[in-house]
Amino acid sequence: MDLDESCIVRHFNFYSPLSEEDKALLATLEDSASRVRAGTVLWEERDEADEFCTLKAGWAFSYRELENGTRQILEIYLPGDIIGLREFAFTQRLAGVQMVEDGEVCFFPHCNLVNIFRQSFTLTSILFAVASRQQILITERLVNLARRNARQKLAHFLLEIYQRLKQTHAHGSDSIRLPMSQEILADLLGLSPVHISRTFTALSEDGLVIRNRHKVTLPDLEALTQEAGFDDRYLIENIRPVLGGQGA
Amino acid sequence: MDLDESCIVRHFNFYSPLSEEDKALLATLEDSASRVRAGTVLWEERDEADEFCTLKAGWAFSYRELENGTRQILEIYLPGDIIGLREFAFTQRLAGVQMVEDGEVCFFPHCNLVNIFRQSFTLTSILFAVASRQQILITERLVNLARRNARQKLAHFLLEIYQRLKQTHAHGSDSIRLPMSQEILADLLGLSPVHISRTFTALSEDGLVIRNRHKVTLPDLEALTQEAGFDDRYLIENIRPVLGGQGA
DNA sequence: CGTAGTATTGACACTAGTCAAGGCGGGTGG
DNA sequence: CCACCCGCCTTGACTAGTGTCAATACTACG
Repeated sequence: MDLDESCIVRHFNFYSPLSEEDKALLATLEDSASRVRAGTVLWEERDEADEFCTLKAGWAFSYRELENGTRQILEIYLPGDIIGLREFAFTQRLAGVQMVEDGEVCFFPHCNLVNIFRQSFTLTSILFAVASRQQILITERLVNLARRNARQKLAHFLLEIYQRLKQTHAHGSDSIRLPMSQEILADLLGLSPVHISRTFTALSEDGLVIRNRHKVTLPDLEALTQEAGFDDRYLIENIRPVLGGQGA
Repeated sequence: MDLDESCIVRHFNFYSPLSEEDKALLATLEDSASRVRAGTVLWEERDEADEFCTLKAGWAFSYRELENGTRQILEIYLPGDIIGLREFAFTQRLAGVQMVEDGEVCFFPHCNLVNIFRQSFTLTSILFAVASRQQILITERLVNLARRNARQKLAHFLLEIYQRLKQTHAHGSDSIRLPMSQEILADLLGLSPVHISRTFTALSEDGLVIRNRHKVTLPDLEALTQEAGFDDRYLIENIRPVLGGQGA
């Protein structure tokens, strides 16, 4: 396997340079990829939590279902992300996970990760950073949900995805592929699908986004950033160097 | 120092039984307590993040300030909580922290915690659990903010605090002391102070809460839980036994 | 070419926000 | 002990943003 081709290696490498051994260790997590179709539920709330999973291709999301029949989407996972860290210390799933589109995932048992982290302090500290980052993403989403109006919420989300894609999947243009339905966006942003549609239209009319099927172009990043109150500090992280000291 | 008196020991003990050495190790974190007055800012966003702090007495909260002048409160900390875990892997504060009321805090440098965790696998795994739990609390708050109306938000929050206080500060009654102003509640729940007042009044009129200054009584937990869609599973955790195996 | 899912648009309702005035309570100083 | 003041809370009137429902249009896929 070409180690540099592994999504998770590329992702971890973004945090801190990896030795060849670390890369090899990490890559073992992506051994047995399996294809999954759009809409597949990887697991549901309350399932036993004894595995993690890396996302090799396709987008996914975690969600909570409420008594009142609504659904709140918590996180969007992009290729290279580790799914299931939320329950690192728990025995039960606290949220379900579903595929947005067709993709590829690699399941591996909880103990694999623990073993890897026993062998490499570098990887351990990166895991901490990755888990922290997920918490930061959630926090920012919370602020977004609580304090911004529909227009800002949508703009903010588009910028977040744009930035995240740029970091790990180098793309030069100002366009992104956005494979999610407006219903998913609504469940993510705490709005109704109808209002997502209206808001998208409004942003288009103001020349802030151009939509073409699942391709979205952001022709004026500056203005959109301004409008959304978007500050990418929470994505461009300031990672503390390896926790204690020595490497593997 | 009587180890069982330490807030943080009591708190950690809730997760998993601690050996005397572990207790002694932990208690060193609460060495140098200092008194702080209501409203004191422990740190602000963007400050350097090289310390943690345990809350020995009094309530505190973390917050983000937005460009539009509003403030979103992220978490409420109760005595025994560790503050600053959010930035475990970062060098910069991502949220400010302020005291709700007079209290006592113990600062200790980042490296202290790392040293402790080098010495005890048990404590390490509990730290993971504590950090996970904070993420779970945030997640539940996100759902609360995004998907519930004012009445449910307030009811849900009251039940959360009631449950958290019960777990670590054994109290039998159905009353809690709620030292926060309605303005703080508003910033936490994403509502205006005016609407908090109205909602409180409505809940009172329906016999679901009884207010008396800063004392709040929940006379019908059953009905309130129902109304709020509150499910305490996220607080009553299912902690995975020590991560890898051996103790210290 | 038909069908099912997805997106758009309009009319209307409702929750929560804003602004502004008034009340209550606790602390301070006389 | 009383008077005053300052925060904080309450209440009312009005407004704005978003939800809901329903009808219609579009797109992809078989």
